[in-house]
Amino acid sequence: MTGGRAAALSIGSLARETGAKVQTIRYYEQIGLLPEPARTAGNQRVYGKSHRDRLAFIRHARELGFPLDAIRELLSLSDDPAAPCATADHIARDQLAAVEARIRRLKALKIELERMLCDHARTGTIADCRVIEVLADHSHGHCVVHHEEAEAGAEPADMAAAVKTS
Amino acid sequence: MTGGRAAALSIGSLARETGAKVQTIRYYEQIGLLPEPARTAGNQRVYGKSHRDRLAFIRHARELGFPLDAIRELLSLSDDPAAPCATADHIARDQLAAVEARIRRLKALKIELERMLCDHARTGTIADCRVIEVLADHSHGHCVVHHEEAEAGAEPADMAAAVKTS
DNA sequence: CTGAGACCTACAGCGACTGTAGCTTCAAGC
DNA sequence: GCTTGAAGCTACAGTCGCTGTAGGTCTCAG
Repeated sequence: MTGGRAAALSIGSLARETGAKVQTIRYYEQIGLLPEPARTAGNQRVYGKSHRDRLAFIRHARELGFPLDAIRELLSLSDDPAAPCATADHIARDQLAAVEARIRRLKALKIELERMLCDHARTGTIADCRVIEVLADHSHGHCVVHHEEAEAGAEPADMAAAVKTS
Repeated sequence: MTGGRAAALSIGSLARETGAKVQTIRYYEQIGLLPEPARTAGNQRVYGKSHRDRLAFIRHARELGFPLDAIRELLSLSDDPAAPCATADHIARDQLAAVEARIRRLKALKIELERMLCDHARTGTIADCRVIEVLADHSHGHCVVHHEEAEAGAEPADMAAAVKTS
């Protein structure tokens, strides 16, 4: 209804419409998340409205942090309108729990980092640098961080925070 | 002073003492983060106190979320006690900023997920499932998530939250 | 008809490990 | 001295979700 032209999209237009990259779309096709589209005589992909909807679903779920396996399951659920809703609910709840666990963990990290930096004289040398000192202290009885993670099975994926030090 | 025996550790004991896995230690050596240790006649690695301290430093920094490149730099700084402290300070501040950005982002995700789940009747079918509905709604003008991330250059690494749906 | 740009396949790389296969070495018990 | 099982060795593949590259093909405007 909204915007009525009969969609026949190249991969590039689909990318522009959904915000996904061209390679990402091909990747989703490769791993079976998007069905193989029709091709032109010259072997180029042609997408329709259903592809666009499905890709938009995937991208939205990715933005919410759902892993591709969970999205795969959500997609197969959404294809079956008579299925009970409990499974989708469960997946979303798991995702919420994972997000909450990660927030808890990152907050503990933040406190540690702040403590490390709080009373830090920026004019000193490494010899009395609190940052280095705290890190080198391998007794670290004060360390909040890695004690509370066992409970929830938090993954070390929390760590990959791209700090660039030009 | 604390615990006085002359440390000559196998890779396994070093792993036990630092909490790193054996493969991880070999990996750190491979990428040049740990120096190559001496070997026994039978080609097995023998570590000393300096290795243990360095590895403890690395593990502690990893627990705080520093990427290996930053740790590499912190290590080279800590080897030079006369160097100015400002660089280490800068690295730690960057890491803190990255952690804070990730917390902000995850909180936005949490709000979205909660909204998705809030008034959800668990007895329904997919046809009226709010989870699927929200995800499928690709107009999603209400979506807080991906608007505030451009500013801080937040990476999609935020996403990798291992939700297992047995 | 030509040239630029979009498209194609296939594969390598990221970060930080983790796991596997197929071997050798070591320490303890008999 | 011999056996046995754990621990060590190297080398490489796999994880997750893409992203980038090389080297070619197609399409469409001028």
